[in-house]
Amino acid sequence: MTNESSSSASNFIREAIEEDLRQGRFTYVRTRFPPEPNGYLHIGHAKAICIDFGLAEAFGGKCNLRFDDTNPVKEDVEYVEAIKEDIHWLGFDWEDREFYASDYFEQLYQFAIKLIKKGKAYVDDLSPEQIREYRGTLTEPGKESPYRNRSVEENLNLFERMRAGEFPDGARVLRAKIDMASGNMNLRDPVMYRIIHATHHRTGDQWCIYPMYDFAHGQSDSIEGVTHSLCDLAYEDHRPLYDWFLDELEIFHPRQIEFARLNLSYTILSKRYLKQLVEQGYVRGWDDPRMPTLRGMRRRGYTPEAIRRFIEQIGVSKNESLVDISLLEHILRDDLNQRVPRVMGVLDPVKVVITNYPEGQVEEFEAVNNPEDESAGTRLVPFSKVLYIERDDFREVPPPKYHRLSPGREVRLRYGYIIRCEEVVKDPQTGEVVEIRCTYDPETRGGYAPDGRKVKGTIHWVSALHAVDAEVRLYDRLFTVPEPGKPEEGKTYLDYLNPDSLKVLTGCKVEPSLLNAVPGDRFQFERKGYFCVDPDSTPGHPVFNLTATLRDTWAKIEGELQGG
RNA sequence: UGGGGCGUGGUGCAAUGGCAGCACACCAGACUUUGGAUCUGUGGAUCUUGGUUCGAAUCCAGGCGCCCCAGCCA
Repeated sequence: MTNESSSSASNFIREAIEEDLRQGRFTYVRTRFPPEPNGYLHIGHAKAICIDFGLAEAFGGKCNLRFDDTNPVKEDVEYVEAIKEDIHWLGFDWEDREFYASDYFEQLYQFAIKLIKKGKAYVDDLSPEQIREYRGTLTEPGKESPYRNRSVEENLNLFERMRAGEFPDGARVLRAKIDMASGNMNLRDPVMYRIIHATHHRTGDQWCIYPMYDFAHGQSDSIEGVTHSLCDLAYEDHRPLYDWFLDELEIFHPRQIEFARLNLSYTILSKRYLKQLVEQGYVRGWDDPRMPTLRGMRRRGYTPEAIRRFIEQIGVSKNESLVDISLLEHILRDDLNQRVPRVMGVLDPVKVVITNYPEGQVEEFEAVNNPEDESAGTRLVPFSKVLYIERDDFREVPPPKYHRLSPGREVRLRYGYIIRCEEVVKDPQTGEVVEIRCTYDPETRGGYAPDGRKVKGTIHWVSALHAVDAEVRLYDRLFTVPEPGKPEEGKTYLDYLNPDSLKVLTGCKVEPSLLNAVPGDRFQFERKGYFCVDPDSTPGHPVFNLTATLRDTWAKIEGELQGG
């Protein structure tokens, strides 16, 4: 269960590729991941990336990175850099195959000329509103534009002048002449080129006409010799259009195969919504650890391996599904459990004084760094008379089945001694426990009871004298319902934001070995969860992000006790 | 009679005419110096109707349900 066979799971796309190779439709495999540089990558993109790169590799082929940058007003270099960084972090490499649809603008233009000359494309003067009206509806056919039958010469002339910048935005478009009565809306004379007087992040002011995605994507794949163009289900009914362009242009014909995109419970994976969360301040940025963006997950402490294993596990199909986020969390924990060092950190400290422990004495106990990995070795943890333990690890009135510290009861300090609670000091005003006074049994060094007595509870602790102060940011799911993207009548996804998705804890006490931790370092705080050092950390004052809690069986028991 | 796609436990994915299986979740137990991890076990599914067949989740026909498409976005 720990090490799944890597990327060998079969799926319908893999079978289709095998079939293509067997039949000689293609003699090699080339895929591509085609993001538009207008936003940050999220876990949904990770699925596409793993499929595109993974399948190419599985067949000894390559995967190109191609930016589909056909809309200058929405795109920016900032996004291309971020996208490249995130793909590399995930563990994939496109080597020298970094392409841009904008690299093909001149060729695309020539393709358009060819279609005009074939009488398969025309310049339309209709306004955007008119084009919409002429398009018809889902159940009624559209009608042909009065400009549809212009001569080839006139179309050529007009299109050249569009390129030359003679017309304002929106004045004219170039359209494919296909079928205004088609049941497939994409075939009702789709727009191929529009006029946009805007500076493109790569081509500058070289162009004022830009190809539509539909006129760029298929041909870009063709130019690159892409054999298998894998994409979202949404493009299923665009395929006949791409086929039409490729066939009319008589160029290399890739095979497009569509699969369902990822939906994750308690999560939103829409660029538009994610952007809104950032811009309206619902989260602290694109890399907020609560975000499903790759940068957010990275900052949260996710490993790229866990994300890739998750994508393998969920499989590939055409079913529109909602994957339970607990699967992601399970795989994350499984990965972290194997590789991350253990450490002790007290999130909500309360003071414990060992009354019979010598004043000023310090001992060091050997602690195992990772019980799952012997090679991780051990470390020394200092112990002294005054300690901090978790406030929740003490109950003045212990509930049933509670086997931690309470008056008159014993508990084991992990790697330390067995202690007994003798006295509780409370704040006279608030009644809050301010100090727990205990005695220790000197015979139990290391936590072993030589008399064989059973001590059920083992709790973590930090020596007050040696503790490092830390900030800990606790995260919970951003949304309170499984499908925030499908709000009930009259609500929006924002109505389901979890008000408790972030809790900032200050004054946390962590063991001194954590003083040298650097941003990105991951740890398991024993009995609490996995944490990752945040870039906001300053020397001597680390900040930790909760990556994932440990399974908490006690919380479940207690919840059931309270629930009746 | 617009076009396209999809229906398998609660969730996701398998089974490619031959005993419906795996993972997560759930529930119960064992073990435990992390109430972690690990181990064992229980329950639960083929949208529906009819047909073909010795045999159907799979093939055929009809029905039902859900999703996508009317940007000069991608």
